[in-house]
Amino acid sequence: MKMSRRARLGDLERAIMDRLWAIDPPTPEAAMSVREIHDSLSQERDIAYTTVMTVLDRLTKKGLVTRERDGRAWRYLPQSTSEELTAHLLRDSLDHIDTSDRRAAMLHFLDSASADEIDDLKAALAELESRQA
Amino acid sequence: MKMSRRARLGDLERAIMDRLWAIDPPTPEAAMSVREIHDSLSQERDIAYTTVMTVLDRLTKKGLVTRERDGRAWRYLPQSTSEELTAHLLRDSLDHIDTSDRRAAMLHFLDSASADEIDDLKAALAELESRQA
DNA sequence: GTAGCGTTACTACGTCATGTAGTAGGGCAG
DNA sequence: CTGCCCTACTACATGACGTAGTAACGCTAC
Repeated sequence: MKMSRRARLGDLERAIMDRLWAIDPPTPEAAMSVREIHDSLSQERDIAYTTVMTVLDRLTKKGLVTRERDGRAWRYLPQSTSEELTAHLLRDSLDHIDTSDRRAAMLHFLDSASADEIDDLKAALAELESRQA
Repeated sequence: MKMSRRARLGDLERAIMDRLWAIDPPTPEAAMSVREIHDSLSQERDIAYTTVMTVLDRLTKKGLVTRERDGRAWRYLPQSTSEELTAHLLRDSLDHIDTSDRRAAMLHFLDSASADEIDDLKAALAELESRQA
């Protein structure tokens, strides 16, 4: 089952992924149980344990998280990094535009980008080139 | 009514926007009627006239198209360009990542980008800078 | 003037994604 | 053996989107 085309996340899904992405380092031993994730979310909002379970189940089916048994319980880890998902979203955003308009789209995007974002982009481009050299 | 945060489009919505974006130049005189859009879509797929109307109505409410009366009928024009929408999608994609991870995300994205895309990006960056100089 | 035809306005229904959560049942600790 | 914890399954609400029917109204051609 490969990563679905639609990697868009709802708010709760994202909140849960944020907990998983915060695991550092993301080794199997550090995988989080539903309870841990629920406890973490509970500090900020009122949410049922089973709701967290359901969403984690859906995230698993979408291929965004992996899980392993730990006794009766499951322990969850993110399947990919936050950066990879963002990269995917960027990719998807470009999938529908005509190549002839792509440059104009990028220029529009850059117009709306912050100086920091542009710096990051330049740095990433530079790194890409240095690796290819 | 400002542009909604979620500018994501469904397949039919996109097909209709494609018709409108194809209007060149997009002057009020060139605005398309529902019938014209329906005729165009009908060449490729079986679709009811009222379906096209409904979707155009929704696109109007979303602020993605504008319309003006022409007798009893409405004539539609895109509110913004395809490039602007794409730029918006790119923008949204970056809205949820930590700034500390943004550069890594961009690098991932560039890894998956085609040479053409990277060229367009560099060109856009160069243009941005030349304008600021 | 009247019968169509074209056009809109309104309503409606199916599906899918997502948020939300209850209940049943099984296994483990005490 | 009894309660607690965890899962599996089911369920329902909402919103977005695809899809389209029906009512109603005005213009046009006879």
